[in-house]
Amino acid sequence: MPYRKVSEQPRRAGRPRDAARESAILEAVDAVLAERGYEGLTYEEVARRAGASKATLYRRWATKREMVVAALRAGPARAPDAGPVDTGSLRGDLLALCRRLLATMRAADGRTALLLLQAGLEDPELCDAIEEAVGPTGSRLPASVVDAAVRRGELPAGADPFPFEEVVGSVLLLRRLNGLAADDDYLHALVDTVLVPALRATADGAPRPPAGIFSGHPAPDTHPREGDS
Amino acid sequence: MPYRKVSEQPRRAGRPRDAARESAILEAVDAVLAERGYEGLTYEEVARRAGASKATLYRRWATKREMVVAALRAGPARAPDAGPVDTGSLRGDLLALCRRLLATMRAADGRTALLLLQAGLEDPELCDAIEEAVGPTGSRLPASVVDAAVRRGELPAGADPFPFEEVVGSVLLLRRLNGLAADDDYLHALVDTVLVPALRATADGAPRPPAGIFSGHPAPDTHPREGDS
DNA sequence: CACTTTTCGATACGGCACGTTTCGTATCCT
DNA sequence: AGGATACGAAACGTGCCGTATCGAAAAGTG
Repeated sequence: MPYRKVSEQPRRAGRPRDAARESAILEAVDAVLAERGYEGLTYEEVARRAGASKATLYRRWATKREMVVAALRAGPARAPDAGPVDTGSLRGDLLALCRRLLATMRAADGRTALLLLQAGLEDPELCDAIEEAVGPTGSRLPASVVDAAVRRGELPAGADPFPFEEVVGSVLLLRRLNGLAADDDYLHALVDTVLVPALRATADGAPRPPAGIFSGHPAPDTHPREGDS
Repeated sequence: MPYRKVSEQPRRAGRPRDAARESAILEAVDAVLAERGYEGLTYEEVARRAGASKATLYRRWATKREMVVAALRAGPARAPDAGPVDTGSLRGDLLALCRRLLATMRAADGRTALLLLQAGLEDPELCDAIEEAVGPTGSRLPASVVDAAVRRGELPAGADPFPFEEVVGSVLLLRRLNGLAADDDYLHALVDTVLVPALRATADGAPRPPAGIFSGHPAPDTHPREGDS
């Protein structure tokens, strides 16, 4: 197989790969991904935009998936994943987390977020690769936030992050997918009328298995590959 | 344009359309839709399964969208939309509504629900057509349920259905899309730790504009059609 | 500096799947 | 009967895939 990872170091003689080509291609992948989606992405189109030859692409990545994963890994879609959140109030923290998640989705934008679903859904491997490449979806509720809220008396001890983790990612993603606005007013409503009351009530509920938006496929056979006949 | 709606009655001469062909085709559309999704649906494949000629399809529907909409309209995907819900408790009502919504998604199954997003997202017209064809998404919280709960003292007067309408549809749909289970345990957790507490807290929050999952595109230009260059 | 190795863009090929149209035949209405 | 329409089969063009080949360029190697 003529495809070698770029990072391999055996230092063969000959003309080295052009890093500029590589990044140009990956940028093109992001662009095409954004407007055509995963299914609609073709080697042909990527090569066209990058001003590169298809051979150059195939020399690097044997499959579309590899190429896309590489682009996601290198692309601007990385989660900001800034430091811990502590605004002094639970409301503030939750708002900040929501905003951060929105920013992540926006960064992974051009509907890359959509791609996550559209493609990952059909292709568990790609799904995992995406999650690994793009980082955690950011829909987790950090323990530090819960702890701080408990310390302040805003939450009962043993509060369960389930409502946050389960709701926020889904709602914001779906909202984004449908082109519905998720402005500050909306976030406030979500935090005040859903998240905070729900979190307050979780002390007695049994803890739920948290589930990422993209990870955690429990039913491996839920993802059919090819049809019957 | 040689395409005429089947229902037109002007009684033209010539061989009439074969209703059996029609339903066979629409069934095939449903099937293909279920396993290949909207993007993956082709005239070719539908014709193959229906044992029909592609010309026969084209004679009826000029575009894929028309065909799909026809299939949805005729298909078994209609929402059950049973009568009003009244189980005697708010919890019970909410659970019942969730189950009903799940049933709708399952009825429109084979990931037809997915199709709703995957395609509707890119195509507002299709989106509207779907919503019109398949009926309301069922993620509304009937006023009767709220009223009953208020009467029982389970909710404060003026409770806002926002948490339910905004959360349930998104969460269940996304869960379904990702192949994550939404069993009864899960629904109980959702109802008890999210919905009920959130609904209880909505008396003072300003009412939010309700938004269906599929309808209500506020930004018409959020839906790009063709590329640039 | 010559020589080798590898990359690069361009281009071409066979193959396949699809969309769309054409054609001969079958079927039904008037 | 005659005209009009529906039907299935097949043809045509297009776009993409995956691969291969070419000449030129760019680096290391002796």
